[in-house]
Amino acid sequence: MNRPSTSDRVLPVTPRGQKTRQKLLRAAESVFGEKGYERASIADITRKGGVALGTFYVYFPDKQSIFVEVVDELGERLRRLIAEAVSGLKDRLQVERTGLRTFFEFARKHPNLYRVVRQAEFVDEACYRRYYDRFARGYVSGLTQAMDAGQVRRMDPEVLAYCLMGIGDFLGMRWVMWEDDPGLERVLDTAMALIRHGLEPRPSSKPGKSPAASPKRGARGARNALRTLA
Amino acid sequence: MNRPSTSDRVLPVTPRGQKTRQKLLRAAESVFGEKGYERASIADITRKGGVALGTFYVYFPDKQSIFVEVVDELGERLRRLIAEAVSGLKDRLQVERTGLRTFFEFARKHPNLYRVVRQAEFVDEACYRRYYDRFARGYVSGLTQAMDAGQVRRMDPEVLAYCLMGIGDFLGMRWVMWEDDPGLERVLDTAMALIRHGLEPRPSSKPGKSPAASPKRGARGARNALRTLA
Amino acid sequence: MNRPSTSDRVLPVTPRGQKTRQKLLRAAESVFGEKGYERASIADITRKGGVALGTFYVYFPDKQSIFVEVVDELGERLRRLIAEAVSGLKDRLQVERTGLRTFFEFARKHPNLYRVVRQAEFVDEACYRRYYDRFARGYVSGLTQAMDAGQVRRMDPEVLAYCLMGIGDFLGMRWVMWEDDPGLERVLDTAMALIRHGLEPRPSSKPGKSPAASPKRGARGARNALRTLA
Amino acid sequence: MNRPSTSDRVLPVTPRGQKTRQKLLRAAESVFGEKGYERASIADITRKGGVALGTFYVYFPDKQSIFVEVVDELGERLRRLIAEAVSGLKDRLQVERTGLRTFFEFARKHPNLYRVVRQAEFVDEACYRRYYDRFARGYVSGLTQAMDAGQVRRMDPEVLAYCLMGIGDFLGMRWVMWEDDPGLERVLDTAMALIRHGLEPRPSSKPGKSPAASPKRGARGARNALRTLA
DNA sequence: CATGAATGAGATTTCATTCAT
DNA sequence: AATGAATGAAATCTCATTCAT
Repeated sequence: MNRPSTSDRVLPVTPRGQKTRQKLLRAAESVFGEKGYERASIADITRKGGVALGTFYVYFPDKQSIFVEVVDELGERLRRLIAEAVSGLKDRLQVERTGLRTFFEFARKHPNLYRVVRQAEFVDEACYRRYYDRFARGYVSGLTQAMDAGQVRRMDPEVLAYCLMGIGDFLGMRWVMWEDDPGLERVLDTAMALIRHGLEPRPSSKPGKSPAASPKRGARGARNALRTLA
Repeated sequence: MNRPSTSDRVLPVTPRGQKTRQKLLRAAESVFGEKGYERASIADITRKGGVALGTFYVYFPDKQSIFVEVVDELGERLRRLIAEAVSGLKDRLQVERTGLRTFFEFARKHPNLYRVVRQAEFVDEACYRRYYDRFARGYVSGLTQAMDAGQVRRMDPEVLAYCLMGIGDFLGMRWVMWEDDPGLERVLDTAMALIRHGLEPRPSSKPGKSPAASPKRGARGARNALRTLA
Repeated sequence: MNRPSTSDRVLPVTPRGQKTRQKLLRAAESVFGEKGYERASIADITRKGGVALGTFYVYFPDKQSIFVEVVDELGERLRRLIAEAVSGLKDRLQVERTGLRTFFEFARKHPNLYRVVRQAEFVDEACYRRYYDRFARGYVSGLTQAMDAGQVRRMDPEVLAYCLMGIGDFLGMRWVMWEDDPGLERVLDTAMALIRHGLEPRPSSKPGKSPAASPKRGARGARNALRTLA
Repeated sequence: MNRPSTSDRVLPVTPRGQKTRQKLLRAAESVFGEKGYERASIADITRKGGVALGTFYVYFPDKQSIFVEVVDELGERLRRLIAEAVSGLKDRLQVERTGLRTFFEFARKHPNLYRVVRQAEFVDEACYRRYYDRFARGYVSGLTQAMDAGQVRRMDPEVLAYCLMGIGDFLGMRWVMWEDDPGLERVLDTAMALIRHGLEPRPSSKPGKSPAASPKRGARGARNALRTLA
């Protein structure tokens, strides 16, 4: 049932056919986002793409295939974008904040991102998992490094990754789709307030390298109690 | 496109009919969860419900209506369940942990919860918003109270609510649907480690640039309670 | 791929639905015969049957199913008709002649018989085989009895059955479909001249009783030569 | 709907093009045989032929044309093959046996023969009739000569030809396609036993009721020859 | 209330054929 | 001559909904 994702496929380089193929992918992304997978018809896609109905089947074997390709592609673009945006950053909190911001901005530019990806669950579960798995994989490895570097408190990195992804996902959804925009940076501030303290290696104390940390406050005993109990 | 939600509608009270109505709602929940809204047919629902096809239209005007009702009902049940579970709890961290646990358990018992709700976006957007809005509303008011009580650091409560909902949502999704179960309490431990420090009223230190970061208020007693219990 | 044939299925006795079902079967028989399986559309069938397009799918899961049912039914009717026609006859030659005549008359009344059955090969091979197998089975057992009774010379009864079926088939095809009709009885005369001598228990002369031909006659050398050469 | 058959058309003589043309004809024969006319696509044919889709239309105006050509060609090859095989034979029974054997062997080598020809009925009826007419024409003239020579009893030669063709057709179908092969010569033995006595000039005996039965003509010598040789 | 036969609009998919290169 | 991208007509099949009983 699964098809190889876009990234696993060798793309032909003929610019000729690719133009139409790209037109269809763009059209599909938009139509799937607007109407949802099931309500989107092939005719909608070809109409929006400006080609004839039959042309669709020159490039894709069926509706599911183009959907999967759209999702895989969106995921890839988003991951690459975030990776580039955070590539030079040393501080994990900066990575988080920049990553969130990049994600939000991408989601705003591609208002269908959410709407498309969410549907994958019912169209091709493998594709759906792939989307989040790949995201999570990168997240986990980044967090693990940060933990090793003492920038982030030790916890199960996979669970943590899902927590942070969940924050980004829900916040993004709210910010992008529900239109009373409180301003990107203000949203980021609040989210980062939560994340910063949640992640800081020693909830209170020890500046070290960690820039966001240097808590320096007392209440050591209490903190230890917390550690023990929580 | 939107229809009034179930709660706004006058429900017939005949007990006889209610039995059939309930059968249909149960069947619909299950069928929608398994096949998705579009692929689920009225015939599937009536078959599973053990009634004749035509009977469906005695109780519901159309397919969308029953879907909306299912979603509204699920949301209501879940909210009530969580509300009851946390009702006696004074400590916000306990509320968070218990809420999460209740949610996870509900999601595991109703494996279709996610699958059904996620689709609402394309079936009836109002219903979809309603689901999260109501959830968020309760969350926001709880958090606000906790902030007022000095149990939680001051931040934009709505943004915070979405962050916490996102954590629950993603973690639940991962825990419920992706089957390598690391154990509920262990997952909760990690999540709570993040949340606890993220929420604790006396942020460790050093606001830096982040504007939303410096509550600086007292409420030590509350904090100590937090430390002790969470 | 194969479906159970009509004869193997329990037919509901509701006269209600059956009327429509029969209408569709009749229409299908005629349309398949006229246009061929592939060129016949469901719309053609329902139009001829006087029902709406969708009604087709209330009674048949797909096009192939109704085709198979038409073929099975035709075969059954034909076999029953021939069986009745020859059922009192003692003499095998009379059985052959009567069988042929019955077949020709049936084929003329159902001009689509040939055209429908021939296509079965490409639509559902099992159905195709079934058609001829069942026919052959009856033929073989009749011939074997006649051989036991000394009415027919001993030969491989199955091969013989196919020879005789072939005669009927081709002759019927020619007589029914290619329109220069030389008269049924005249055609039968010629066919029977071939068959009679081909079947008669003692190839040359002398009726007598001699059942399975215990060849007792002279000219052994010649016969042996025949056997060897022919 | 009918098109002129290949034999009536002027064939281009470019040797270059002929190679491609032949490739297409071979591919078409095989594809038509495997999938049937309607299910076989031009793309199937060109793929199997190893040429581009558009090339098809350089050599054939449409799908029907190549089909008709394939059928005509098959018929021609088969007729020529049989004609050659029986060309030296004087004895009609030997002709029959050899003809049958040649046909069976051809059918086995070209397993698509039957499948292709049978479809002609719905693709181009003229082509279908042509196939059998030409076959029958040769058969009739051969039988007439044999009757004139006293080798075969007098009967309506056309009806007789169809009887014999039917025997060959059905037996061939059974032998070629239904795989429990009893051995070619054994099948021929039985068929020839039927045919030999059916054809022998001096019908053995017993006029009885059958009207067409009493030729009573001489030609003893011939009969003896038959007996001896066949 | 309950039923289920009947409907027909609409969706996906196939493919013979054209045509610019 | 050869190519293959593009076309759009047509076919199969699904299913929400209606309605007479």
